[in-house]
Amino acid sequence: MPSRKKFYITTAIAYVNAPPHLGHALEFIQADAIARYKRLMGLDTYFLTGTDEHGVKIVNTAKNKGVEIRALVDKNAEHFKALKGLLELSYDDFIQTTDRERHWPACQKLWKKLVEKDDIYKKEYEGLYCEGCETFMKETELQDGNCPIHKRPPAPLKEENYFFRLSRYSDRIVELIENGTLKLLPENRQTEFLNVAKDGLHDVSFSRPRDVLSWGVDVPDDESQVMYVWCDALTNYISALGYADEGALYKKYWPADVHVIGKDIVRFHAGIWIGMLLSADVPLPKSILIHGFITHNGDKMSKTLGNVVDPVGMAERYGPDALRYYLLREIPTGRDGDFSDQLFVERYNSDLANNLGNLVNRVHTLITRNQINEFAFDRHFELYKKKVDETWKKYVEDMDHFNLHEAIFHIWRLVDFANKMMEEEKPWSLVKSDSEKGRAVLSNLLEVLRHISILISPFIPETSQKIRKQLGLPLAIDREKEDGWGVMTEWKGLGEAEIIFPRIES
RNA sequence: UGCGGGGUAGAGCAGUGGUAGCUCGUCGGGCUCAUAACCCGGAGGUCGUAGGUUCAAAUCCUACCCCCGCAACCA
Repeated sequence: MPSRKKFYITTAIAYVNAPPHLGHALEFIQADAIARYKRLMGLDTYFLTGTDEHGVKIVNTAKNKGVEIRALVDKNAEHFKALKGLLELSYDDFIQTTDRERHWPACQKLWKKLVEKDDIYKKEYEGLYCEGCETFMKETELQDGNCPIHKRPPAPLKEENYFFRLSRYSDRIVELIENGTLKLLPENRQTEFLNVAKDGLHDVSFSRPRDVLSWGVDVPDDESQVMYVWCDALTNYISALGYADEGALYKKYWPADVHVIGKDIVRFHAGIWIGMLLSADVPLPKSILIHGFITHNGDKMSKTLGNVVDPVGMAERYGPDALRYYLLREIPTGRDGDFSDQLFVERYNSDLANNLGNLVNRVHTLITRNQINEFAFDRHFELYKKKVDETWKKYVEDMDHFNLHEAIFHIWRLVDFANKMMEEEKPWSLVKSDSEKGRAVLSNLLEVLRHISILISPFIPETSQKIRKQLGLPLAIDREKEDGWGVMTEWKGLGEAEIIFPRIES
């Protein structure tokens, strides 16, 4: 038996200064759907997420709240860990940047590699520093001498920092993206990044003095400096795999097949991260999948407007799958999208309750009533099989291109088909006039539902399980065994009926 | 100025050369297995504007108009 092909997927690590918001949920859910799909297709899949727990902001928040930094970080990280259950995430590991066993040694090892390549140098930096932004600002960024975000004038500050010679790798990065070695998806994001990178990427500040940034990874061989975010946060993708001692996981899964990130951090990943890996002679990730931002009823979400959508509340109220379905179906992968309260209810009622939920229910009722307990699709199944095969074909094509919303669209055309066949064949009367044919029709519908339960499993896993339970199918999906028509020879009849998605009455 | 996205039925969107489609809403009909669900049909669009290429354009080319982003509470 040849070893299975591997697939390593990551999300960006979340900054624990604030609770999870809908954007996090979108990223986690998209990455999760891809991970589940790859597992379904038989790939040896590893899915990583985690939290970014260092930085001045965290120190300040802890100070303001009068709590220990450690306690604040742990508490906030718990909010993110809780999403695993709330959103049915299937990640294999959760890395925290304050992890001194796994993470710190990896960062320090990588740092030393960059030093060996003479890509780290010390430079005195003088500039205008905005405390709110925790960064130096260019004069051109200022509005009337003020920071445009914090509406305060930045203060002149002189600092000695280490810098990473990213400029040295600028051309290589452009070349690798242009020749397809590293893919940025969707393509328009790649064009956008290349436009910036072709002007040349600049060296980046890689450390801060310890008295400014105390809460972070120690710079090797210099107690006065602490790593700035880049060599700390980005390194999580390899530190979690055990880059420090290049252990089994690292050897098996690196390089990543896809980093799932938001459009705001493309430059850091396609630029800084790739530059670091090139410098350290570490293999490069194969692709970066970039999602957009979500508005709420057409407006930018903001705390001041008070219109932020709380993914935790949504998931608690409607279950993980209602939220997962909306985000995956309604927001095209790789693009911006809107969370509309009205559309959420519409999608839920129409797609989940009426089309899918009700279909399961009506098939279940008819099969129960007619006491069918073995498959009987010996006749009249070609039409059903053809539709299922067509759906799989389009599904695989869309999924392989990360067009998750399109794949879902095609599953629902199969759901429509089943509802239509039900109407055309009228099994409820057929069982009386031609019992054998009636049974065959119901068996075929059951078989379509079996396929649907597999097709939806990456997107709405809980629903997939509920349907399989009701249909009396094994809960674990063995795709090799279930790939095909009429293969469930051991089927012994239905499970108990259940309304999967009760309608939301407004 | 620049970069990117977008302008298609009342709303939200698919659709990159070959009879304009989906979801919701709406109107009419059917069915009665089902979660007032499901199925069929109708109404509703000169596909932002103006030119051009082509036997054929929402789709390719040119010009123009309008809307939204451009780094955020950092997805």
